Amino acid sequence: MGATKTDHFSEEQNRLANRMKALGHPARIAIMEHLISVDSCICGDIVNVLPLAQPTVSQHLKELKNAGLIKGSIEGTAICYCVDKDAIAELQNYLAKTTLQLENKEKSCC
Amino acid sequence: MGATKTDHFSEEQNRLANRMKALGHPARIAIMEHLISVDSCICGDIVNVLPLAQPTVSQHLKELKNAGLIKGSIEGTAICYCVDKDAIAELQNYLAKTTLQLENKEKSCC
DNA sequence: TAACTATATTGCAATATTACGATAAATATA
DNA sequence: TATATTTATCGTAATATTGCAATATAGTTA
Repeated sequence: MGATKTDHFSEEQNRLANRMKALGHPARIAIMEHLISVDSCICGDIVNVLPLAQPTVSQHLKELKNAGLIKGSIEGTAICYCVDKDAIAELQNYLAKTTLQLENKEKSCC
Repeated sequence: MGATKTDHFSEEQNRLANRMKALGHPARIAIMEHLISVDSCICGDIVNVLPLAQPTVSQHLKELKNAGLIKGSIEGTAICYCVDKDAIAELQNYLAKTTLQLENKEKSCC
């Protein structure tokens, strides 16, 4: 045991969970916020902004990339990272849909 | 090491990360979807709906509760669980804000 | 080419998560 | 009271995550 039972859930449920999980760490929230706050997406200062060692930051970036939340491309000596709008939009749409469903519910016992 | 460096991040970043993390598992996504799909929030059939053993489901429910995403109250012999609208709304607002910020960005190199 | 800069990978220790059987706790019903 | 029903907790094994030092890789510049 110990491994998530991925096969028992739908593809959408797994994709959503993966993206949520990627955002499920304060360092990765902070990375996203920094990438968004910088006007251009050319950034080589992510390490300096975070209270974590360079390998740790690199690992977090990798996870965000694997989850499809950010994209990266080589930009000379540095690497350019930026947020994938579509991925964020998908999450936002999902939650918006959920909020709507909750609004329409009549009974609520809690 | 192995423990998240919580103190180095803001309260909001930690709270958001906690909630995202709680949604970062397909079983918990499925639980939320089921709670929302049922009209009333009186439900004692969550275990039957999921492909997981009862203790596992109970544990997932506990995590959703700890993250503030669901509320539970005793309802006779069963327990009534339902989604906390405000918590979902907070996440949605955060992502909506993020999407807006991304829309307004001029430069985009990736 | 050599030194420098920026990012990635490896390897490892500490900790957290996932899953479930066994069992407990709490309430309802016969 | 005894039994059934529902949910929670305990204990434990398997696996994943977090963080960093050391090192590798790749591009740039002197």
